[in-house]
Amino acid sequence: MNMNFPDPPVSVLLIAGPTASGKSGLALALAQLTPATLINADASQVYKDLRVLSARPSAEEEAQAPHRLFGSIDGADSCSAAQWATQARAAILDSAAEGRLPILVGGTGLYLRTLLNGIAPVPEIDPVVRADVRALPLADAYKALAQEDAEAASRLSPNDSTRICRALEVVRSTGRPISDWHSDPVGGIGDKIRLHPLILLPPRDWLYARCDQRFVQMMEKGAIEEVEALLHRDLDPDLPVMRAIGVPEIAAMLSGQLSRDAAIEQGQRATRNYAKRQFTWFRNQPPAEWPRLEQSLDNALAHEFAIKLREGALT
RNA sequence: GCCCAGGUAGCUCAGUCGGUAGAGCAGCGGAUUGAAAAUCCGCGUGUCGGCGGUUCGAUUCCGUCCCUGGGCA
Repeated sequence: MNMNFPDPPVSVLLIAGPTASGKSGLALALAQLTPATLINADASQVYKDLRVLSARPSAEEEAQAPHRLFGSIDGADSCSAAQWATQARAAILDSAAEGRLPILVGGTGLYLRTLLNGIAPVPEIDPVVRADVRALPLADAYKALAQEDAEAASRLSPNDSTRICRALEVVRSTGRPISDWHSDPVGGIGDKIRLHPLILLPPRDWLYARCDQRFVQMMEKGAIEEVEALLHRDLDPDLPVMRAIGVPEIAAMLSGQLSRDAAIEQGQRATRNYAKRQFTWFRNQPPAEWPRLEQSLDNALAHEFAIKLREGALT
């Protein structure tokens, strides 16, 4: 998995932060100043089916600079942190080879961590094992995990369905407990590039107001049609696209279970809850020395910061 | 005007056979190693509508007033 990252290392810009914090506006402002490629680091924006609802850049915005990993995966498939990181490495190298500044922009902390620090080299899980594990009622899965990987079971909450299933499928599929795997992450490029990170942590009130406003705009600008089309595909409801914020809410509205107002209210709330979780991640997980911008980012400020970032990234 | 039913946490409500109260959601803090827009953990003092009365003690019982629904006129 060792792609050839050149020496001297290429500069990579990273703009991370919660949803609706103005990341892509800043990235686009920067792309006006210098040749750049925008590389998506947002889990839901990778799916083709959701443009409006995942707040992906519009076609006009995409025309302003090359975009990579936006809408590149079909909703019938599911992405993963490792898969995304592999594609992101390639996109960074491509961009650098073209003489463009790679700009990672997104809010999925796990994806970014995987790209920079690497991840445990767990092989593909046997699909049969995976299906079996996920079909188990949670309590049974937890009991099984206590049998097969006591260490993991004791570490996890009995309610933590995602991690219980993951731990169980890993022991069953590889014969090794997940904590063994976790001891040696591989594939990280953090030490092979010259990273210029910026974390956006705007005031909470400002961010929430933008989340609320944006969800209404999505409803008016095609999110409903988007979900309608998605529902026609009749996909597995557990797929990531089907669980993206707004999809369950709008689906419930379309089936008459929710009024439009209720769907908006619940969609807005889910967005705010998500933004808060991202806030917690980006406030605490990245290295302390990464700069954090704790201001609301209007257009003028975005331009100003684009200039600063350009200077920082090119020197 | 009369008759019901209500008025308890930001919201929706539960409860106290009289010893000053607790859930869900919201909000806040935290975690996060291959579906992460996922998943999980922690945080609950509020004139229990106002004023009187009974009582050692009232949010709880009684009276009265105010407010909100619904019904009758």
